[in-house]
Amino acid sequence: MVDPIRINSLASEAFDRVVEAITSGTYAPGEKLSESELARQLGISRGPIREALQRLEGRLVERIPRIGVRLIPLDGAALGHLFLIREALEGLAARLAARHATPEWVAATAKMLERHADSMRGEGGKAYRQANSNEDFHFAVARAAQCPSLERVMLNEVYYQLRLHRLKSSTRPGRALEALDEHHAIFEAIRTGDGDAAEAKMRLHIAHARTNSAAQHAATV
Amino acid sequence: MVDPIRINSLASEAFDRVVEAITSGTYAPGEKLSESELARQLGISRGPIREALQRLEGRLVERIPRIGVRLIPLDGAALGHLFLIREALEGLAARLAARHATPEWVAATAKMLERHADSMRGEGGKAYRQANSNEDFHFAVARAAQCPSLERVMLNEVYYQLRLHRLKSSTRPGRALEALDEHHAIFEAIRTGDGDAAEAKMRLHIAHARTNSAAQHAATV
DNA sequence: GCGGGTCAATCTGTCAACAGTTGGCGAAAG
DNA sequence: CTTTCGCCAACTGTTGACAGATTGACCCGC
Repeated sequence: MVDPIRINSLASEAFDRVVEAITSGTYAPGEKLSESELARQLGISRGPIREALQRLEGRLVERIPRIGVRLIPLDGAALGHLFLIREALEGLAARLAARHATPEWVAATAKMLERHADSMRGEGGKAYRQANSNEDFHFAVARAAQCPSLERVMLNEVYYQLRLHRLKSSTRPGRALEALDEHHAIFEAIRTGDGDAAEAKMRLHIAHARTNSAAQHAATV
Repeated sequence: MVDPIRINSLASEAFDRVVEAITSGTYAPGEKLSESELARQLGISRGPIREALQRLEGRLVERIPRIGVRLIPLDGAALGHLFLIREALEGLAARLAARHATPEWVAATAKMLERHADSMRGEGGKAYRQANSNEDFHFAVARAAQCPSLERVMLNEVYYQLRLHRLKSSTRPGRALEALDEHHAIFEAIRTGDGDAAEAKMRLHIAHARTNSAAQHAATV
């Protein structure tokens, strides 16, 4: 059994790099990203760069004809909208997950929640951030829903912006622990196949996150 | 008051053409679209074509590295998922619309529904298809929600696939009239500011559409 | 000092060309 | 007659170059 050779096009590599750079805080909100400069920095031509930036259009980046591409400035209103959309989509995801979750998924996700608890104890319950989508509880739920379109929409339209938001907002002390508890509650509802409860708990969880985000945003602005 | 000069890049023009071609049934499901051939047909180079095709990736088209781009084959399962996502998103849109609809929107949309009724009487209640998003009731609701992200997600992730689906599925006789009635009911709930009712009616409306679509799909397969 | 015009540097949108890959056709081997 | 190998046309991914547009600086007249 051999794994197929992985082909990484320059465009997808550039995409990853650009996402990483943006969600690491390399650029300021509203700052212009130059295709030429990115191409020079990455040592490739502008074609793949254009492709990478285009995949982020409307999500992390906005494009103005003949002028260029600039980092999206996410204000309070847009942030609130993002959470509303999350509530609708992830509520659906939780409901579907309760119906379609497999025993393998349940086992793997239980372990993931344990890892999260461990890492929180290690850091004094301060940080609860997921580096990649594989270690994200919300994404695990989306995967369990077994609905590729939903996964895609959540990744494309929600996830990247959310990472950008998390970068700048420090979570309120104690919120991380609450979130983990809520994750456990959602997981339990999914495990027992209670779709209504799963959706309700997921919506509540995201509503909490929105409240915290709004308070935090109001404090800084 | 002057309109800004409209710049139409070749890429966006190509995008419109390709969408039009696909949603007109020019290609069979799963058929491969050649960049080179499209470029030749449109009389431009491959750059803008690539850009146009990328914007449709995962929506109307899927891309296989080093092989090319082919029209997405939407099966029954994917179609069902599409309607589930619509229910969640458009339900939210209806709720927000009830809260944020302006008198101008109410007036304009009332006229739009009248136009729809007229066009249906003209064709014996047979066809109820929207040529563009401006004449689509569902899109009007999304606009009234005053949430740009939601509009974008609906357009990108739902609308194009839905047009592709409508192309191949003939609506059951009488369904068009029912749909128009349901549109009126949703509109009324939005007009009176009843968010709960608006969401419920919108979800019911889309559930009806899903039922019809599933029955129609089962009949042909 | 200040508003308007000019100019150069830089960037985006587009194109044409190159390298490597894919898939099919035909010839050779079994 | 079937199977395998090698070749060829076409295509994708990528590059470098060109034309037009934009931005900011500089200069000039008032």
